Amino acid sequence: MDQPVRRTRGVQQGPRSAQVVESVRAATLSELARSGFGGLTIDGVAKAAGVNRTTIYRRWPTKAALLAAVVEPLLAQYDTDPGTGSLRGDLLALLLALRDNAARPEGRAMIEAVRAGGAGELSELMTSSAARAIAPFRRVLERADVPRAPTIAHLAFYGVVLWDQTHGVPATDEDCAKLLDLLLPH
Amino acid sequence: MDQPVRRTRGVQQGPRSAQVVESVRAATLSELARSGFGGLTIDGVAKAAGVNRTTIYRRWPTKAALLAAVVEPLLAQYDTDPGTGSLRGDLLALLLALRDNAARPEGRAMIEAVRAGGAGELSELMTSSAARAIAPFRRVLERADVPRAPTIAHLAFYGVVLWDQTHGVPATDEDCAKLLDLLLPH
Amino acid sequence: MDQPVRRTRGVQQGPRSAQVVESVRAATLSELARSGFGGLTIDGVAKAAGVNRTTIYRRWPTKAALLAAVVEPLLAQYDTDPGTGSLRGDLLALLLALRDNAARPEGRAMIEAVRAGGAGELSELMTSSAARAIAPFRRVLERADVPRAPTIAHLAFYGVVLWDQTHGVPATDEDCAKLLDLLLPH
Amino acid sequence: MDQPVRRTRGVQQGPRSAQVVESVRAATLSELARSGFGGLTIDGVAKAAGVNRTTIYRRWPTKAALLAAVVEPLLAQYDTDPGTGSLRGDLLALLLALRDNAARPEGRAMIEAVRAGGAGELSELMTSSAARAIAPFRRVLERADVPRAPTIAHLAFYGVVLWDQTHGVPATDEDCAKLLDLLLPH
DNA sequence: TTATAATCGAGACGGTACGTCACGTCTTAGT
DNA sequence: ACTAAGACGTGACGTACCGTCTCGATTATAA
Repeated sequence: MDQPVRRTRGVQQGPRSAQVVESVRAATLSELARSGFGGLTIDGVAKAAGVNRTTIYRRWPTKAALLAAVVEPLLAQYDTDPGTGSLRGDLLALLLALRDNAARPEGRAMIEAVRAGGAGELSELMTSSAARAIAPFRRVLERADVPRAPTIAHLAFYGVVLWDQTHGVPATDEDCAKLLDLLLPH
Repeated sequence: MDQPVRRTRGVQQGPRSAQVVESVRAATLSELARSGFGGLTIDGVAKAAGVNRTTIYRRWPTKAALLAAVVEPLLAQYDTDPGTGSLRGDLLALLLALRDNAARPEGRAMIEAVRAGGAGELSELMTSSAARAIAPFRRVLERADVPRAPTIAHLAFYGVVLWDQTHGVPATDEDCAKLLDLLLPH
Repeated sequence: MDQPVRRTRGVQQGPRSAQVVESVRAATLSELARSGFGGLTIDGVAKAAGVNRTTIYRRWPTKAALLAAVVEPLLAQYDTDPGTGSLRGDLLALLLALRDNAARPEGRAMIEAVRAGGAGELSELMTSSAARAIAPFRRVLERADVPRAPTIAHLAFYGVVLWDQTHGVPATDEDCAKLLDLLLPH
Repeated sequence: MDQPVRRTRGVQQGPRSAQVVESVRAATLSELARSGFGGLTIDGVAKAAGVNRTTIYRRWPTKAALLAAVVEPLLAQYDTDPGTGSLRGDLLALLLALRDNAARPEGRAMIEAVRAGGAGELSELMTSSAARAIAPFRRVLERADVPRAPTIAHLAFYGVVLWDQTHGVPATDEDCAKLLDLLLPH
């Protein structure tokens, strides 16, 4: 059970390598869109990227690593707060961004993959990703001294992310607004 | 191109069959507990149940069917409302039951599978299961004419089910109570 | 280093299985003829046999096992003595049979494979095979009370088997006769 | 467009290169001892030599070349005859030298490879090596006008080299002497 | 002494084969 | 006749080496 290590250490910068990395990224996205995380195969990504299978294993030893690489840009969005000036404005902006990301293929894959691999490597990625996406909610709420900030953040996050699990369609802007009304103290 | 016919139509009812069914059920549960839904293999269940693999395929043609069979008792709980007399009491009872079920192996498997199987045959099972578990919340809320009942039910359900995704530990009784406070209008 | 076990226990006798076994045997032979033991790949045999790779692994877990299966008929020849009536006649018959077998693809493969895999699984097969092929020489010699029977058998065996390693062509009947003259006391 | 003048002509002789060559030679030997020719990998040699894999490929384009380089000193021994004065003395000296060399790792590797590489590039090396080692036997025998010299040389060579294939242990001095008795006319 | 050539380490890549696992179907055997 | 045990085709897995290539960075060598 030794954790998988990165195989490549000093990443090359040459145009060739960069090109390989980029095409794998793109191929992963399109494969995710086609078949979801469950149906994601290294074989498929390799073929779609026009790259050898072993090349993928060299850089991303696990499917989780591949997903992480592809999802990173999404998560990076949550590292800065919206800064609209108002509490409600910030939260709404976060909710809408979350909803949009959840609709993109890599976002769907993340949601799908939450603990898909049992207790495995996926779960760490999922836990940390969710935490990272919930964090700005918490920060914004706590800055405004709202009580029960963590719980509200938790509810808001999963409420929007899983909205269409229950409703069949993604949340509209108005749904998000109403959700906020429900959660914020009045 | 006649579609392949099932070889066995009417399932046998004898004591031997019942015994097989039961041991497969038990084995499935224990396998789920060991490795989660992702790690569930027919081979493994068959071995654990002391039954041939083909036997399982005969009765449960897909993994989804196996999971459904095992999870049915849990879901059946949600078909009747608690009936404590008060709205808050009913909701709390539902939350606590939900939390407890989510902690059992088959419950964990369901949660895991809610998103894991996104694409395949699982999704129907998952959608209907979630709906079935959310339903009593909605019924109780609507009976009390609470506005935004569907949204509240949705938030409460996923808020409790995924509680330990965020917090690392299952919700305590008090957590559930506070969650209700947050969601119910005041 | 646990030794590879046979994967299939109760061998099936049905026409299908028999057919598979036979086509793999034939394919192995033809592959050996084409590329020798060094160039023998399971992939190749499978393809040539029109059989799946895993099927081969199921019955013959190692290349050595595959070779053994294919070479068995050859070795079986050596289990009975020629019985020509005279010592020299018996030995000559053995030498000629040996020479002929060494020229067949599976025979060549054996010779080539002598310890090809280093200390591995091959060496056991080779050792036991050589012993089996040398045995009749020894038996015949010892029955005639020829001194140094084991050494003579050893020299005769490798002398013929490796004849064309040195001479570029297989031994002629006359070469074999002269070889006997050399080795038998006079 | 005056073409640039070459400042250097041939292979570099500096201490660094010599050091690389030597450590690769040593590493090859120890790898051969560890895993035999079949288990010899360029990766392994490179690692053991503390040298980059590409460096090896630069100097020894094939495994055969590597083996040839390592085995050359052994073969060089056979280029001069023992010169003990007597036929029997010479032959015995050759046999003993052969037996000793066959016990050394590079010798074992050769023996192993004599047949392992049947098809490929190895075969040329092997054929010529065997010829080179048999040659002195032939020379000595022919100088003494022994009839059937080539056949005797052939038998003596493989008889000793493969002695422990049959007997499990290398030939003793006495075994070698008796082998000579058998082969020389009396 | 200095430019040029030769060599080297490092990292990556496409490729072939490996041996394994689980799947779901189909054959064969036993009662 | 029915069911279990067994075999099979299939697809993916992750690994190991192979031989090649492109980069700098060093080391030798000849002018």
